[in-house]
Order: sequence, then structure tokens, then C-alpha cells
Amino acid sequence: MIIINNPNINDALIALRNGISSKNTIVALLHCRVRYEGRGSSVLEYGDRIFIIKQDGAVLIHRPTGYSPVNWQPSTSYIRVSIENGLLHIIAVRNKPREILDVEAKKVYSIVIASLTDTGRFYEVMDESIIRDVIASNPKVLGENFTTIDVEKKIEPGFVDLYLRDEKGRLVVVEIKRVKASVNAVKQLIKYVSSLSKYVPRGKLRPILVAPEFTESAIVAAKKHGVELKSIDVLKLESIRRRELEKRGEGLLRYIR
Amino acid sequence: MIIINNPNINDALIALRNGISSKNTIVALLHCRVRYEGRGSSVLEYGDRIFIIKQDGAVLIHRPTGYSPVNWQPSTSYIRVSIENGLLHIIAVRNKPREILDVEAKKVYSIVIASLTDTGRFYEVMDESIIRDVIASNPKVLGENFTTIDVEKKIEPGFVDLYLRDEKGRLVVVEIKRVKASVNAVKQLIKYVSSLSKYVPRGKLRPILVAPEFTESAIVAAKKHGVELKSIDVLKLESIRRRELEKRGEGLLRYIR
DNA sequence: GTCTCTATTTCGTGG
DNA sequence: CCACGAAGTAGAGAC
Repeated sequence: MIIINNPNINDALIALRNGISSKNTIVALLHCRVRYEGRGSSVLEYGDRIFIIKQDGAVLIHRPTGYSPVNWQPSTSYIRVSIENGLLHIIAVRNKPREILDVEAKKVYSIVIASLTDTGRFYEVMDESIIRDVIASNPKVLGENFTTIDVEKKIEPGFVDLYLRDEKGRLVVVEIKRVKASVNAVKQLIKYVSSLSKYVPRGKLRPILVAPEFTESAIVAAKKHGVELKSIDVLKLESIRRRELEKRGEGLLRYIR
Repeated sequence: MIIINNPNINDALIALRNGISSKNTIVALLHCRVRYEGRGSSVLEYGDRIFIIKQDGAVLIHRPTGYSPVNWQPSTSYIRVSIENGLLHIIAVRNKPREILDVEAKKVYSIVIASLTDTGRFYEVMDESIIRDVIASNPKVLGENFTTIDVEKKIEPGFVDLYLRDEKGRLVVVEIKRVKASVNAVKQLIKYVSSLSKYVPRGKLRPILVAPEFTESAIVAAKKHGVELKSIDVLKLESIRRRELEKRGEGLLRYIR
């Protein structure tokens, strides 16, 4: 690992070039300005930023606040470091799509260069597909005696999350949202239903939108279009899933403790 | 600025606590694992990562590749640093929504702490709102003798980008996309039109989708629903805008050179 | 505060 | 490779 405090511009140049050619992770604090041209185009005036080059050539420039990088390059075809008019330039180019990021540093506060090894796996505990699978294998959590017919089935406008059958033999078309459902979710469901109604009589179809909460406009649209709303408790579904996984010896507890 | 190379766990603890309480930017390289619980929930096994605490309490954990952070906290209510069972813990809590991020570091490779000042302004040269404004002040770029009525106007399902009037006195409802428009853009426009048709007879309404390109399904859906498609050349609009800005002495050239 | 929409969205998945 | 949809989306703007 290399740590350089307050380097002059030539030392910074050499360090960055070495770090890039050896495909290491580089984290620097710079006083810089940035220009970007590609899918969009932007200018960022001078200021202090965190500058990162990752081992795959991804470049990130972060301001001192906020989640999002102010400028970036997801991965690069090449990165060129040079000195022009006494200023350090880092130019990161991506070819598909063609994009150019030009970082012009007036001052380099610090550079850290390291070879990072990260093989640790990442587990999402509950996303929409998992919620869908938990409901598919436990359709009664929706509060009725449903049976599962199909999961994530393509019909023409898109994918229906879940098909169930209710006690009266009707086809239940389920759209699932992991977070509060907005009017868009209702529209999506209506779209599926109108497509399905070519094959199934409308009276045999029950569209249900499943989510922890619903926006007001979603509630209005649902009422208007005959869409049922069913709330779910994601934490409850999570505990059901955990139980299932534990039963199969795949529990997350393995990883958590 | 403080730079610490390979600190022991107690020195790391003290440095982090100082950095947090003084609201500085902290960038560290850690061998850590991460647990997240909140809107979602996830587990990240041990590995080397870039760890950042920003001056507003935002926390980012980056793996050595890729654009996105693997874990994060957009801004925090509080951050607590402690040692438990000989391991460094950084716990970042956000209250709305309630989310907890727990970083457990087994090894600290480096810590850099600095007070960054970044007042530099950020200019987007061409985003959708700018394209919309350029068309609004030059509606003839769409190839007809349009006049502008209104911009970014709320109707119930949402916001219409642009209202124009054509030579036959019809109300032109414009939806603008900066990049290739997909079928969703058509749907959005249809949504507005069906809402407007309560007030304006359908024959007096002209929905137009404006974008540099259109996906095949967008073209099909547009034809089916009577939506017109008009291509724009964003670069051409950009030169129009530049001319307008220069005329007003607000040209970007001020900033670019 | 809620809702809506854009984004150099990114990221995955499916065709 | 393109097209579509989800995201712990974030961030901005309007009401």
C-alpha cells in the first residue's frame, strides 16, 4: 500500500500512473474541476473532492456531501494522466457509449493506492422476487384460501408477478410491490388484465395489487378499475422465509452470527 | 488533514470519533463485513472496501469494482463507533426511514480525514428540463408553426412537459425524452391525453412524443394510440441554447474557458 | 410532509 | 446486442 501526503504534481503523476497500470484501487483528495461530455455534458467548477479509480477502471468523483457522485465513469476504456500548463489532468474515456471525463487538479492533498481483495458474498434478504416466492409458496398469507398457479409468467405487455386461483375458481392476477404502491402499479395491473381478458372472461379475473402501503391515487385508481388491494407485512414474510430457509439449512443466521 | 497508515484498532477508533465529531470527510480502507437493515436488509461478507463518511453524515461502502456502492446510508441521524469483541464497529443510523448500517472492521489499512471545501457550481449542459425550455422558446424546431401555451403544467395524473397550439388551433400535448423513448413514454402521454379528453374534445388534441430515438415497441404503441413521434437532434438544440445564452451574456463559455 | 418525475440513472434479466 | 423493469434507487420540484 502506498500513502502520499500532499505530493507535488510530478510525484502525484507518477503515483497515479503506477497505480493505474498495476490496476490498484486509488483514492485521492483533490482540489479539481471536472468536465464531462458523453450521454450528457456537464461542467463542475473548482472544489475539494474525493477522487476514486477502482480496479476495473471505474472512476468516481464525490463532493463532501450526499450519496451520489457528482461525476463518474462506470468503467473505462483507458485512463490517461498528464500535466498540462502545470495542472494535473486525469482523462477517463469510455468507448461504448463514447464518453470523456476530464479531471483537472490544481492541488493534490493525498493519494492512497492499494490492492484490495474482496471476495465476500453479498446477500439481499428481501427483494421483490423473494417476496413473490414467499407468497407463491404461502398464498394464504394474502388472507384467503388461494392456490398458486404460476410465477413470473410472461404475457404480452410484460410479466405477471403471480397467478393464483381463488376458492370460486377465478384467476387471480397479482402484482407485488415491495414498497408503497403508486398509481403506476395499478396501471400495470390493468394492462395485464386487459390483455388477459382476451382469453379469460372478465368475470373470471381478479386483479389484486399487493404492497405494504398504497398511495392515495393508487387507492382511487384501484377502486375505479375494480382492482383489489391487499396489504402485506414484509417483516412477517421475512420471518416466514427465514423459517423456510432454516428448515432447508440455508438460513441467513449462518452469515449473521 | 490527518493520514494514518495501518492503525491499530484503538487508534482507528479515536481517529474516527474525532473525524465524525468535527464533521470532516473520512476515507478509510477496511477489511470489513456489513449488515444493513431498513427498507431492505442485506449481509455482506468480509472483504476489502473503501469506506467513506461524508460531512453530512452520508456513509458509502464501495467494493473495489463498479459504479455503485454495495452499502450506504444517504445521510444519518447519528454514527456510533465502538469496539466490540476486539472488532471495530461503525453503526450509522437513519431515522426516516429507520435504517441501520453496521460495519464491522477486522482490519484498518488506512484512514484519511480532511475538511473539504467545495463551493464549485455544477452545470448540466443539456437535461430534459433544458431541452423542454429550448423547444418552448423555439417551438418551430419541431417542424411546424407551433406556438407555446404552457410548460410543465400539472394535470391530475402528473405533469405535462409542454403544451403547444398548432396552426389548426389544436392543443398539442408534448412529452419529451432526452434519450431513446420506450413504450413507457407513450403510455405516459396516453395517460395525460385520456385525462385531458375530459375537458378538450379528442379531435382537438394532438399528442406528440419528442425524443432523439424511439424503441420499436414505442413506435407500435404510438401508431396504435394515435400518438405522433417527432425526432429531435439534441446537439442542434444545444447550439440553439448556446446562442441564446451568449446573447444574454450567460454563455457557458464563461465557465469552460 | 407526500407525490411525481428525471437520471450521464445503474443493474439485472430475458430475448 | 437491445428492451424492459426494479432499485434500500437518489435528488429535485410542486403542492
